[in-house]
Amino acid sequence: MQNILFDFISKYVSLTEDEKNAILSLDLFRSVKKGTTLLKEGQKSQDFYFVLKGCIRKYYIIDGEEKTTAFYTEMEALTPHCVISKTPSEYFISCVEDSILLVSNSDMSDEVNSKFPKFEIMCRILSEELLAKQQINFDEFKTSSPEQRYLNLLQNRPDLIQRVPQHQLASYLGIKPQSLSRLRARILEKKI
Amino acid sequence: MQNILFDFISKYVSLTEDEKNAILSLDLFRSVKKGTTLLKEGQKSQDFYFVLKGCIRKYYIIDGEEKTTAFYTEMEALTPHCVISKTPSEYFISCVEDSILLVSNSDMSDEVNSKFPKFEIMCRILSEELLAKQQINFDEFKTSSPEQRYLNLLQNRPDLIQRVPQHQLASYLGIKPQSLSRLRARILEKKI
DNA sequence: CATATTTCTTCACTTAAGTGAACAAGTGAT
DNA sequence: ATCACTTGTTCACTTAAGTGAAGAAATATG
Repeated sequence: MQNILFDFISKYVSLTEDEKNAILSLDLFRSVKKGTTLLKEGQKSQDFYFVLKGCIRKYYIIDGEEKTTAFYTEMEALTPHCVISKTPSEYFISCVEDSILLVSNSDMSDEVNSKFPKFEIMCRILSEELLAKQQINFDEFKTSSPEQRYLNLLQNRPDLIQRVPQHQLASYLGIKPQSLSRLRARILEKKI
Repeated sequence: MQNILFDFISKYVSLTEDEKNAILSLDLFRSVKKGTTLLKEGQKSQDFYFVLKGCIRKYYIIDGEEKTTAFYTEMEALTPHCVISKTPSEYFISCVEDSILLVSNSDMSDEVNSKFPKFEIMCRILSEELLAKQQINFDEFKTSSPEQRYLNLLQNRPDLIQRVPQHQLASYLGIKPQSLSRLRARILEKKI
C-alpha cells in the first residue's frame, strides 16, 4: 500500500530509505469506511488527504441538495480550502468507497518540510501542476454541454462511471439524475 | 502606471528603490490596441501577461465558434498553459479594450528571480492563491445555473458587464447571446 | 430469507436554452 | 453623409434539461 505513496512521490523527488522510514514512522495512514464524512460544512479542519486506495468526494449542500464538484481517486491529493483560508468549510468531503487515505495536517507537514526541504519543492511543483490541470478542466467544462462532458468523462475517467452512484455523477456533470439517465439512453440509441 | 504594478507587488513582498528601478529598466511595458491578438491557437509562446490597464480575454474556437473562458482586468496575471507545457497553444488571447500590459517571459523572470529571490517567493504564494481562487470559482460555476452565474457576475465583477460585448459575456456564462438577452429581460421583469 | 433502502429508469409536463432569421442601434471608415 | 460591420434585441420554433411521480432493480440490514 505504501508503495503507491512512494511511487507518487518519486515522480517529483527521490527519497532515501531513511527518508521513507521517517515518513512511515509518522503513521499517517487511515482506513475509512464507505459513506464516512471526513469534513462537514461549517467545520474547521487542518487535515488534507492523499488517496492511496478508494475514492472520496467533495460536495456542497445548496437548497437542501447535494452538489458534487469533485472526485479524488488513487494518487490524487485534496487540500480543502478551509485549511488554507482558516475559515469554516463551505463544503463536505465523504468516502464514496471503502478507502485508505493518508491524512496529514499543517503541523505534520511543517515538521516534514523542515526535516526534508525536498518536500517543499515537491509541494510547489504539485501546486503549479494542479493549477494548470485545473485551468484546462475548467475550460473544458465551460466549453461543453452536459452530453459532451459525459462523453469526455467516459474517455478520461471511465472508472468513475463504474464506481460512483449516478446521482453523484449527474450533479458532477451539472445536471439531474433523470437527465443523465435520458442522456445515456440517447447516446446508446445513437451508437446502435 | 507603474504604481499599479508596485502596489500589486507590495501585497506580497516589499521592494527597495533599487529593486524597483531594476524592474523598470527591463522595459516590460507594452501598450496594445483593442482587438489585437496576443496569442493564437497552435502558436508557441513564452510570454505571460500582467494587466496594468484594460482587459484581455482568453477564448477557444470550437466548431468555428468563439468560446470565451476568462477575462483578465487590472491587477490580474495570465500565464498561458502553453508557456508551462511548452506545447502549442489551444486557445487565443486578445485585447477587449486598449490596454497597457506588462509582458514578460521565462528568460526575463529567471533573470529577475536570480537577482531577487523575493520574486520566487511571491510566485509561489501567487500560484497557491490562484489555485485556491480557481477552485472556488470552478465550484461556483458548476453549482449554479446561467441565470445565477449572471447574477453572481453582477455582484462580483459588475465592471465586466459594462466593458465587455455581450456575445463574449454570453459565451463566458456558457450560453448564446440570444439567451443572455432573454435572461436579462427576465431578471428586469422580476425586479419591477 | 424477507424487508427496507438506495439506486436507476421511465413518463408526462414545464421551463429554459439553442437556432435561424429579421431588425434596430451604434461604430468606424471612406 | 454613406455604407459596411458590429452589437444587441426580439420572435417563432426546436431541443434538452428540470420536476414530480411511479415503479423496477440492486443493495443493505435485520
